[in-house]
Amino acid sequence: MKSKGKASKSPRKPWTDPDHEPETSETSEPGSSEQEGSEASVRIRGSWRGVLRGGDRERGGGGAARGHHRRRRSHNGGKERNVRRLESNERERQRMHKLNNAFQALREAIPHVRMDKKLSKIETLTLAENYIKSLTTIILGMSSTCLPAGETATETSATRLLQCYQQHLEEDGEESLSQFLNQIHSFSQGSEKS
DNA sequence: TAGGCCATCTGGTCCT
DNA sequence: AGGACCAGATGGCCTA
Repeated sequence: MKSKGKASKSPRKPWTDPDHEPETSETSEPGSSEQEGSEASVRIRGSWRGVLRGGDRERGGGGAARGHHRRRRSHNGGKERNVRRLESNERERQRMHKLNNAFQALREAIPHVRMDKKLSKIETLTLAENYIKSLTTIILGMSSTCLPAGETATETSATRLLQCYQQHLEEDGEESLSQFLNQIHSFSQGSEKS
């Protein structure tokens, strides 16, 4: 889904096989396709890439950032490569959609003041971090009376809390979250009685 | 109009 | 070998 209620975003102009000279008059104008579905096959036309990207970008991407020197893969058949690239694009879109869904779930999970305005990704992550820290502080505050002697609601305790959760996660899977929260709940109730 | 944010494309690298 | 992951590049939309 597009954010900010904007109209359908024009997709990037597609890459095409440089070996296959396209019929240049057939270059479809971008902007008609929606992000869902695989419209990719429709977009196999027009040699945009050379113009848009100056042909060869001597850049590293992820690999260069990690200190590796990138090399081009040997190109097999142009048509086959084209198909692979389009399939890869589709998978990447799906991956990014999943990522965005996760961001949306996170947005809905954390309270924020300006509900009318959609949180950006960086805002979402920052708020989530603060929210987790706040909840941790509250939990540790509730349970501080039950902590071992001499131990207070410090980062050490927060680490213990995290370790406990991770242990449950490994042992019981995702179900463990509710169990863990139940334990904390009863834990805090016990601390209230004492 | 500039800047922020975003979706998408792309190709190299990592992982299974 | 092929898919997942990653990060740079690019262009569109929106807001101040």
